[in-house]
Amino acid sequence: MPELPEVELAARQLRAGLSGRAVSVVWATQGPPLRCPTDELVAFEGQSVLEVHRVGKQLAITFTGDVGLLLHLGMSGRIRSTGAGASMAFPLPHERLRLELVDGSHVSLHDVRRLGRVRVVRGGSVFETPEWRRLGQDALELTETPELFRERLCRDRRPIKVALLDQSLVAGIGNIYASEGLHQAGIHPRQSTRKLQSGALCRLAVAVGEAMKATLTHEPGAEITYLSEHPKSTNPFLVYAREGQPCFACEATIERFVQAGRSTFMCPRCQPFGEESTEALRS
DNA sequence: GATAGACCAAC
DNA sequence: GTTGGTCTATC
Ligand SMILES: [Zn+2]
Repeated sequence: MPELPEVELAARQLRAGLSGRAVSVVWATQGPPLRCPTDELVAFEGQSVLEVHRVGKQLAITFTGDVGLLLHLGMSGRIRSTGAGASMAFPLPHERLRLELVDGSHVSLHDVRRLGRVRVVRGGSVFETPEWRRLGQDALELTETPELFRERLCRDRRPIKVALLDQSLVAGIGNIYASEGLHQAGIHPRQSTRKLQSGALCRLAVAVGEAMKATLTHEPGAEITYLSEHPKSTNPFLVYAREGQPCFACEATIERFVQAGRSTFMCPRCQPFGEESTEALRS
């Protein structure tokens, strides 16, 4: 369930299902997404959940007893929370991790592709781990601090789409919101980041932040529905996965190409290469 | 910088 | 062949 909005919803699910409760047993499948021996999971038994944190797509849960859990959903992870008594078959399909609580309820991580990451942190804060320290500013803050974003990116030599996906610059932008944000800001994805004007970068910061917030406020359920599981193959995006279809703003045909191994979608008319987004001011 | 592949499973 | 993630190696 990558990208920030989905992970934020996952964080809320974790808080709702875990906050203040005591753990009885922790179960996990051997191997990915678990990145440590299953034995280490006993560290949580008898401990209570303190807080659930999120920066970008990275989740961290702190417990009493100075233990923590780092959680990354990868490409296909999702959180399921089940109340007491409602227990069914176990384990459910693709269930990889389950925290059983003393009140009889449980919270699970399901991860079909096993590209997620789960790791126990002992003898130190989850916030001191490389996974956490590596992350840049959370993308939800972009709307309030576009200047910080500009400051962070303006010397980057990579194409802007590639820089957007770098979690150490801004944490939380994934393949969809990179394309969506660039379209909203009218910037060509192959544009060199450092050649972009300040105004263009700030516009982009706001566009990405707004797009994510819109998804969070419009998403009715507790979970995001993926494109592949949309009822009538309805696509809520402006350019993402719309290759060959007309741009909503100008009718030009949406193009697709690959950057850094990922699909990029853009409108050739709304997002021209060069042009005003990189031109220096004339004196 | 830009690839290509690795990790994974499913459509 | 594709997929909303990330890491490594290599030109
Ligand atoms: Zn257009």
